[in-house]
Amino acid sequence: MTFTFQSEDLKRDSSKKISHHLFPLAMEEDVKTADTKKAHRVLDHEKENTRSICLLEQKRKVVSSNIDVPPARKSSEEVDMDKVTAAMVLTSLSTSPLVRSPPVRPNEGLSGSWKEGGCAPSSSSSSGYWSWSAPSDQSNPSTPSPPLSADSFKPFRSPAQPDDGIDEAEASNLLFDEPIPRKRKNSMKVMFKCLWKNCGKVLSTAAGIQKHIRTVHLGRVGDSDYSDGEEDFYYTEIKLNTDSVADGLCSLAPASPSQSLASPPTFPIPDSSRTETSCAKTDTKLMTPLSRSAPTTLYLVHTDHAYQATPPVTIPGSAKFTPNGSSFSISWQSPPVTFTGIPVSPTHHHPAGTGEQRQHTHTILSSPPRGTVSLRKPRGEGKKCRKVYGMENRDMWCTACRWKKACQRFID
DNA sequence: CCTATCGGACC
DNA sequence: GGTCCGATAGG
Repeated sequence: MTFTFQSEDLKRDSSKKISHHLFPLAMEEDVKTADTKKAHRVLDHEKENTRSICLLEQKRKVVSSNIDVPPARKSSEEVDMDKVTAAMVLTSLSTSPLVRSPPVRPNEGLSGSWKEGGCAPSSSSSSGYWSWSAPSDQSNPSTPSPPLSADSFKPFRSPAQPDDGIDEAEASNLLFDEPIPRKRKNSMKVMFKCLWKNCGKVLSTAAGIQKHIRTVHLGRVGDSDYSDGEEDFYYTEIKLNTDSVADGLCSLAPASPSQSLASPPTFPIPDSSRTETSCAKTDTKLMTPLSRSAPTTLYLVHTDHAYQATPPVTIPGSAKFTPNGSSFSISWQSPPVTFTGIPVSPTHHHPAGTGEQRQHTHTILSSPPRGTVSLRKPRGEGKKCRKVYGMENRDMWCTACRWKKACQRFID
């Protein structure tokens, strides 16, 4: 549910860019009242989670234009590794005093109104996510607090503690994929944290951490200088400035070549044990391309779009489309087989063969203008799926209605 | 190509 | 406030 909520925030903020200095708790209610259209969507999405997640992905792409979180990161091993490392980073950071009484900034609500996020990220009031970036402040004396436009664009979060691992990772991507490319300070301090179980050693140099892992964990005492790259697997970088954890997570995603991290020059190892395994997967998918293109002779109804793609109830003329027993009396004129509503190409009528001369036929009859005004067809006055079924039964709508197209079930 | 979504014009 | 065109994205 938080996803839905958040996606709505994303959408609304990106589109309208209104400054909200509201409490994060009150936001959901605010969304529902202020934006009724979106509120309907909220209701919809609350019914189906998967769609909301997909929608979230989409919204995120809209908002953040060019940062792509590569789906390649989702290989099975790496997901596990991400979880593990993220959890370790989290725990190690949480031991440090992160919510250490942040000063209540006077213009906290007003500061980030322009798409940068309403709440100041260093404030502890917002959510657990902000606490991730909080310890960077205390560890970096140079910039105690980001002065203005604390870049992370995520003004409101549900106050619930993030408890799901996958959701958390996803949300953190959401949180940070926008601000990451924006602010890069030079005064970052990169640390390297050992990810070995129960270790958590943090060193300041990559060589140091590698050596530590080699000697301590991998047990390579003799050739302590030789590195086959396996150590890389066991440590991560921690940026000790503003967005430490984001970088930590980012560095964990092995596909991303650590864009601006001051990556230590120790990674040219051709070790293929970790990242390349997922990428080098070549699935042999033998598919004949003639799957569905075979044009059989009889197409009954061929509208210019296939919006009527098998609704749950095909012809509702008399039958049972009342889910709850409430009686509707819709006026259904004709079965949709003939379908002459739209003045498109007249070739629908001829069942005769040789459809190849259609461009000869519809020279004049087809809808002309194309360059001028829209020339819509007269809108149907009858009840549409939306009215008949209502928003709550949206999955009973015809496909066209679901897609905001001309209704195919209750044609006028 | 197709399916699906959505902004926004139109009523 | 509903309908639905047109643009658009992803497969």
